[in-house]
Amino acid sequence: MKRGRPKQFNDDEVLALAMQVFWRKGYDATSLDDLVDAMGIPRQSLYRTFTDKHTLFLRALEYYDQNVTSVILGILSADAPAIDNLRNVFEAWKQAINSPERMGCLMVNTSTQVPPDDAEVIKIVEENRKRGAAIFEKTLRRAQKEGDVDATINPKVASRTICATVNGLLGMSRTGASDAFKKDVLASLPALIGIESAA
Amino acid sequence: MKRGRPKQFNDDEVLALAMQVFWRKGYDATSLDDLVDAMGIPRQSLYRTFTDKHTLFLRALEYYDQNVTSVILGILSADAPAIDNLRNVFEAWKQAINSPERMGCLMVNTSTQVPPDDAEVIKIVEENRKRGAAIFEKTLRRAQKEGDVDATINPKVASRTICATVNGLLGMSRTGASDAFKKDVLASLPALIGIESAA
DNA sequence: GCATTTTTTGACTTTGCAGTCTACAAAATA
DNA sequence: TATTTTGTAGACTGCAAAGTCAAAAAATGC
Repeated sequence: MKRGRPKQFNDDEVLALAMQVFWRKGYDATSLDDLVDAMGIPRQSLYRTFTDKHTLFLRALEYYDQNVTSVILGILSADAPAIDNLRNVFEAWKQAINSPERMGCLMVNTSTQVPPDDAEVIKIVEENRKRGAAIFEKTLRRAQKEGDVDATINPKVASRTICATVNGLLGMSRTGASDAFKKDVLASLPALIGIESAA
Repeated sequence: MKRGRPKQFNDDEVLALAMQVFWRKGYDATSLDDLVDAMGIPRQSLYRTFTDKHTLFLRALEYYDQNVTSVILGILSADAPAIDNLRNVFEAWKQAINSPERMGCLMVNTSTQVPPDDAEVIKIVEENRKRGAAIFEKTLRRAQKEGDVDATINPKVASRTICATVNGLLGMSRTGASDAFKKDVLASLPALIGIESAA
C-alpha cells in the first residue's frame, strides 16, 4: 500500500490553471510567482510535480493540445455529414475569436514567441498545426465526396488558407481587432470552400 | 553654435539595429546587453538617447512602421494601374514570407507578445494594421473602378480577409511552415479579389 | 588656455527572477 | 503510538537583468 501524505491537489487541475497563465501572458512574461499564485499550490509542490518552468510549459502545451485543440478536432471528426462539421468548426472559431478574454490561441501565440532554438516547443506547435490542417482537409474531402462541396475546390490549398486566416485572426483578436473586422473575415471563410455563409 | 562632444552615432541608424533585435527576438527576450551589442553604442548613450528599454521599443515600432510597413503602402499607392499595385504587393508579401531569416512581421509578432495592459504598444500595432487594411481597400476599390477587379467583390471584406491571412502566414513563417504550405496560401490570395494567380 | 557642455566609459547598484534548502506538518502504515 | 513518507511553508541563494553614477574625453566659446 502507498504510504505518506496524499497530495492536496490534482495534477491536471493545477496544470489547467498554469496553462491559462501561459496562454494569457506568454512564457517569458509569466513568472514563477504568477504560476504559484494561479495554481494555488506551494512552490515546492510545483517543482516536485512539474520539474521546472520549461517542463511545466511543455506539459501546458500538451494539455492545451489535448483539451482545447481536441475540441476543434472532435467537431471535425463528428459522425455527421462533413458539411455540418465544417460549419460547426467555423462557429467554434467564431466563439474563440470573439471570446471576451481575448487570449487568442496558445499555439498561435507561442509560434511567434518561441526562441528559434527551442526545438521541443517548436515541434509541439508545428505538429498541432499540421494535425489541425490535415483533419480539416480530410473533412473537406469527405464533404466533396458527399456532394456538399464543389469538387473543383482544392482541399489541401483551401484548408491551408483557412488555417492561415484563422491563425491570423486569432492573433489579431488579442490586440483588439474590431468586431466588424472579425465578422467580415469570419463570414468570408465559407466562400473559401465554395459554400454559402451561414449568417 | 552647438557645444559639447558630438555623438559618435546616428540615432536612426542605431534605432534600425535595435529594431532588428526586437524583431528577431521579441521584446521580453531581448536584453539590454543584446541591444548594446547590436547597436554598437555605450549603454549610457542608449539611455540618454532613448530613455529606457520600453521607450526604445516604442521608437523601434514607429521606425518599423515608417521604414518597413511604408514600403508595402508605397507599393499600393504607386502611380500605376491599381491592379498592378495589388499584384506587386502580393509579390512583396511573398518575399517577406519566404525570407530565409524567418522573422515574420514585427507588428504581427508584437500583437501576440504584448501584455494586454500595454496600451501604448497595442495602439501602435492596431493603427499599423488598420492603415494597411485601409490602403489595400482603397487600392482595391480603384482596381474595381478601373475595371480590372470584379465589381461584386466587397472591397472591405476582401481586404480584411487578405490582411488576416497574410498576418497568419507571417506568424507561421517563424516556426518553419513548409514551403508548400506557404506557396498554397500565397497562391490563393488573388482569388480572394477575384483575379487569376500570377504563377 | 580655461571654462563649459555634452558624450563616453565601465564599474556599480538594485531588482526580480528561477530554482533550492530547511524545518515542520500531515497522513498513512505497522 | 512510533515510523515513514510525502506535502507545506516561506526564507534563502545565485544570477542575470534593467537602470545609475561619476570620472574621463572631446568638442565649443570666451
